[in-house]
Amino acid sequence: MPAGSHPDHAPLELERFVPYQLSIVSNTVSQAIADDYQARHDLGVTEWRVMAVLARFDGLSAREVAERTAMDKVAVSRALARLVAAGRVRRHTHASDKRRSVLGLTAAGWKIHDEVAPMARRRERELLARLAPEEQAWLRRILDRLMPQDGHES
Amino acid sequence: MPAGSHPDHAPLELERFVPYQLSIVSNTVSQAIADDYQARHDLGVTEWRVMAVLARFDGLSAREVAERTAMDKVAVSRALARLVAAGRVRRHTHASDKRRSVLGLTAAGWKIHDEVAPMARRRERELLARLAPEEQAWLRRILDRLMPQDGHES
DNA sequence: CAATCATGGTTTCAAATGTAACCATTTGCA
DNA sequence: TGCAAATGGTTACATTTGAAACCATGATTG
Repeated sequence: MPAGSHPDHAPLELERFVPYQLSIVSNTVSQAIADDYQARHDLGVTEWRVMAVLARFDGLSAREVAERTAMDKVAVSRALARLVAAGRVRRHTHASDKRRSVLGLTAAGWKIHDEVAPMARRRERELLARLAPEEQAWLRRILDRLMPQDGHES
Repeated sequence: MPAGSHPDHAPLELERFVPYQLSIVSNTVSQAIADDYQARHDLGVTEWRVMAVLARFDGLSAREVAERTAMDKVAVSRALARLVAAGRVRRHTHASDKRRSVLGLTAAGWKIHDEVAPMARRRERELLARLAPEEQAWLRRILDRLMPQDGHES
């Protein structure tokens, strides 16, 4: 009987357990990306996500940002507070619905975006470069299938 | 020019950005698993990871647990404090090195392990069931390659 | 065999995060 | 209309998490 084995209990082999592997890989790469801009621009992961989505969709409301980033209302609210305070996001009130905000990047916001986006892409390439081209294609396909179709909040 | 596009700025498409996809998928599945035991056993994700690794390797020290779970010292220390208090993990001091602890599951710990492990496996199967058999094989292979080989702490 | 350095582990304090309660506004509808 | 319910967003509080300082023990080296 091999050392450390418990035949009656069927213990989980963490390092081959897919959810665990996903968590490790995800955290490792996210951390690497965050390290690139965190210190340099005083920008948190949540803030960067908000900026990224505003770069693509100008004029969104906070709720719509939450949907597209898979973050919750509160997290978005906090990220926006910091971004607006830092002059990176402009926020004004919707003309015909005073509850909604209308959001967009400022010039300063775009400047940061245009520095961070290429770094993020480079990290993605580095990750994928560890795989054979065939594997890269499969990974993209698999992730597309595993992604929840719709970020519906309860 | 299509609405919301910014040709000069090459904004990131978050939902096709691999690190982002990994983060979403990982969080979704981890949360689903955690929901299974969190309420039922008052057990956090970090605590479960510690238990899982002690199930496989009896007699580890806290440091070794940290290595194998990819958690840091502090997180492990806290998880152990709760587990020991709950009578799920037994801890005594190493005979020839009074700094080290020698850890293992108690009978109560094994009981919980033997309930939780199958649930975790079932969730993993559910996740994989969303993929074609071919895709499942590729995913496993890809994750094996992307996993950091060694959890070396600085 | 002291002084220093390294190691295992815990504690402390600050920052991040989640949950629920909370305003203000808008919508639905009697 | 006018009142209840729903929606967008923020605030307040509790819990979690992380970083650095810390304590005890053990290893190293003059």
